[in-house]
Amino acid sequence: MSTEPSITNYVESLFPTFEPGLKKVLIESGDLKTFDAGEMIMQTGQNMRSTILIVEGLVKLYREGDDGNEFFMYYLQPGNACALSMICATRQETSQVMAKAVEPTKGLMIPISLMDTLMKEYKSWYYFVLETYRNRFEELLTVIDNISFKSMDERLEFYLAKQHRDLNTRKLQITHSEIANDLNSSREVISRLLKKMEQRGTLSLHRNYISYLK
Amino acid sequence: MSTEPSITNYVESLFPTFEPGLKKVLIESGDLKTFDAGEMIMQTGQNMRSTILIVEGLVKLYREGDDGNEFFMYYLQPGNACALSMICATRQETSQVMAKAVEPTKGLMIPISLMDTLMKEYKSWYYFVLETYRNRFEELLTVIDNISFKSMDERLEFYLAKQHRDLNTRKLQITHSEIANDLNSSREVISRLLKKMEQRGTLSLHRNYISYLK
DNA sequence: TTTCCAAAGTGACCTAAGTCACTGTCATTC
DNA sequence: GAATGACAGTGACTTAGGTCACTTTGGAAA
Repeated sequence: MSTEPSITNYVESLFPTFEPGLKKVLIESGDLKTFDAGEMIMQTGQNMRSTILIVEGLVKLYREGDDGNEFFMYYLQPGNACALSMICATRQETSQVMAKAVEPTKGLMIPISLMDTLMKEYKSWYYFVLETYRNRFEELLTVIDNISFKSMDERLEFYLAKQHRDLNTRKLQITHSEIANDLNSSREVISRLLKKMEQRGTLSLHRNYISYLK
Repeated sequence: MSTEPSITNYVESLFPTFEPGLKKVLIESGDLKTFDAGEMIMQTGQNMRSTILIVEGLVKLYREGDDGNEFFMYYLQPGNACALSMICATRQETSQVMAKAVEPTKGLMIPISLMDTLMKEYKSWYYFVLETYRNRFEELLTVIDNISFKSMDERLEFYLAKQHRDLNTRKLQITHSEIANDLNSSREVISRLLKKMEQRGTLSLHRNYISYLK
């Protein structure tokens, strides 16, 4: 087993554009926290006390409906920050979404008490924060476009393409009912649509995984 | 006709929590711009050169589908800033949404060149920006909740309640087809649902307006 | 090998909501 | 006052997609 990367390694490799002083502060004050696969990182109603920079693993952000439905929004990957944790932390508000580690994940926890100074002192931090917001905002806009303007089959195609892109693999290890959950649909519908896509040659279906061909 | 409020009036009354220095900068560097009812303030693909603080009127933000459908997101009112104009302006990116004045509207245009210094110098500005983001983010989350978890009649109720709340009147001057547009539905469906709501006593229907009773 | 269970396939059915094709009804202007 | 056009009401029909009630299948555990 190889040596664990240190906080310094993570900061240097994932946030190369940060000013040296900023990196130094993050390294000194950040706290590395580990999450198991399946562990909740943020829950509706929870009060955040730190901003999280993801340095390893994969985090799934989703909205939870009144009846417990999940609705997938986007993934966070190493190098990303949780926009919501930034807002909630800064404003001392509670979170409105759920964040779950889908793989073993490590996050660099930045205490909220630092936010003010970081924002003021380091231009690269302030740009990073704005960039984070912008990206997530646009991600949400895309989500809205999809659910309001597109039909299920289009949304499914988009979803699979996104999985392919985000997880960087053609072998999508996901069950039909997980997809149905993410899209807030039902398994049967997804199965039927997937079959059609298979007939069209977009993918091939297997037990427990889908080969995305397009 | 009464005297036009000056930029100073607007800033003092709408942004009382801003630091004196910040107010001064805004007053000196901000440019008051007038928009007619129906005029576009921001369009998909447009490159923003300023951030906008709304000081008078009402602005409707909506998403446009490929086929030209509109999908209502939220209103901006005096005292609000356009979160998107902030992001787009700062990052020199193009906007992804449409903003249209629904009433004669005035906006204080803040050149993007100021953003960096404002952010750095004035804590109240940086809080204001974050607050703006957070609010709009949550507004989008609510939109997502509605379209993904709710049926048309629930969405319609929510829409009317929001109109009532945002526009602060029980007399909603809006046609059925405008509502249909905003919700990306069709007039007939909205008419039918409205009729049901009338039967339930939630509202009463009239030509060109709806009395919201609840 | 058998057993067991999660994952997936499938037909029948239901329902919300979109579409079509009208009719009716105010309000303005000519 | 007739005509026009925007707004609204309504029935008939279509369709995507959700639901139900099964069956089938593959792989892991026993």
